[in-house]
Amino acid sequence: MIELAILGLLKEQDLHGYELRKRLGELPGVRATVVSFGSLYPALNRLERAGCVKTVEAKTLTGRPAPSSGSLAGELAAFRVRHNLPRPAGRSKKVYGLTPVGESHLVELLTDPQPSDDRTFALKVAFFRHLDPRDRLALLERRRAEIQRRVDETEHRAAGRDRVLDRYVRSLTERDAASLSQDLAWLDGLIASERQAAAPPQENPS
Amino acid sequence: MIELAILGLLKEQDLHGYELRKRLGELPGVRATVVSFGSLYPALNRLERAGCVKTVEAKTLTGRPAPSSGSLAGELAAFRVRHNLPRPAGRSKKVYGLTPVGESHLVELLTDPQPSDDRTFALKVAFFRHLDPRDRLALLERRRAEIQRRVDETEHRAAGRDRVLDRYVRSLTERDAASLSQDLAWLDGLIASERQAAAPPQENPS
DNA sequence: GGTTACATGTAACTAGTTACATGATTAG
DNA sequence: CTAATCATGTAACTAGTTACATGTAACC
Repeated sequence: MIELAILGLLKEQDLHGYELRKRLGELPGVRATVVSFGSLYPALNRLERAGCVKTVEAKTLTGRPAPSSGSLAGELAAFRVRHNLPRPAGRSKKVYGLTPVGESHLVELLTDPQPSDDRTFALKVAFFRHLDPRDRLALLERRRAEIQRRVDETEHRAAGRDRVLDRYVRSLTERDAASLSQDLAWLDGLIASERQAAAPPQENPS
Repeated sequence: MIELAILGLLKEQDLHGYELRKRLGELPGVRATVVSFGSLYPALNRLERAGCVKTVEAKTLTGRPAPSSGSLAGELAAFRVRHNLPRPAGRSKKVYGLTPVGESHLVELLTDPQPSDDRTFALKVAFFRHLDPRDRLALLERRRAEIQRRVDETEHRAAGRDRVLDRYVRSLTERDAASLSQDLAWLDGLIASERQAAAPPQENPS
């Protein structure tokens, strides 16, 4: 999960750990995607040892490091520089970038055929632009089959039901079914638009 | 999570580990609630040491143990007994039951005010019948506030958005919002019916 | 000059998983 | 007699968490 998140975010832009975490928190993934620093920093070190990421620069905080993250830090630092204020060799900010190994690992993670959990799936979709339409379609269809399997399972259970269900369990079951069918509809929408994109140079072949 | 599941299921009926797992898998909890034996059995032993559950009987498989779980095992075992077939001291099936300590621990877990994750929340609702309407209402309202907080957060992010969003991230965000508002509506339904149940002896107090 | 936000990291812990080991019972 | 299912358990691993430790920079 966390490695996919890191690689996917770095693919777009070089970032340091702290900023990475902030971006991750902004990604919409079925209910909250933030991770703790206690898992983020070790993951970055792991990925560096594995050759997937490398330190691009280890600037002090005054070096205009993170490209406009919406915070004002960069602007204020620039002001400081223009006025020749002291830059007291601050603690370094480690900015990471994706290596070629990291790029191919990202694609591996994104195209890995085994079913992802909800969070990982949401992350994969968030990084869809790094995949070609064929792979996007494959992932969406695997997901659709998985969700459909859950629906069938629930229906099968409902059919073989002998005893009366508790009112609250019934309510949960209905909510589950509603959420599942909403998800199915969402997937169908994405699949349809992917199909359109995957087969665009089709003239009418009559 | 797993301890709540065990206590909640045992509250209704004495069960052994294997059957417990099957029942757990039948509970509707936001996407799949099955647990592995590798976490179930140690959890049962933990709960036994803590005095929350105790072994009710350690029958061999032929003793008509689990009360009609939908399987045919019981019937066939009974047939065996009627015909005086050998009962070769089989490996024991440990049937667990809830102790008073376990009952009060279950209530503690169910009324614990700190926000539950999705799975745990679903489990709590599944065991709602063991709670009085006041506690049910409290849990539902805390949950509603939590979901509303997520909605607000998303909207706040959308408002302060300066750069254009990726098409797929946008789609994820919309799906998230749809799922959140569906959940909110579901909660409102439950809350309304709980309110009605909590204040029934109200004559028109004009 | 103190509080808040930025920034990186480690150690201990949590809550589960998979893979393995073992054996009984049922069904064909 | 053999395969599938029932049944209980352990050991090693996974993927995260919280709490702690440390220090810088910005804000008022």
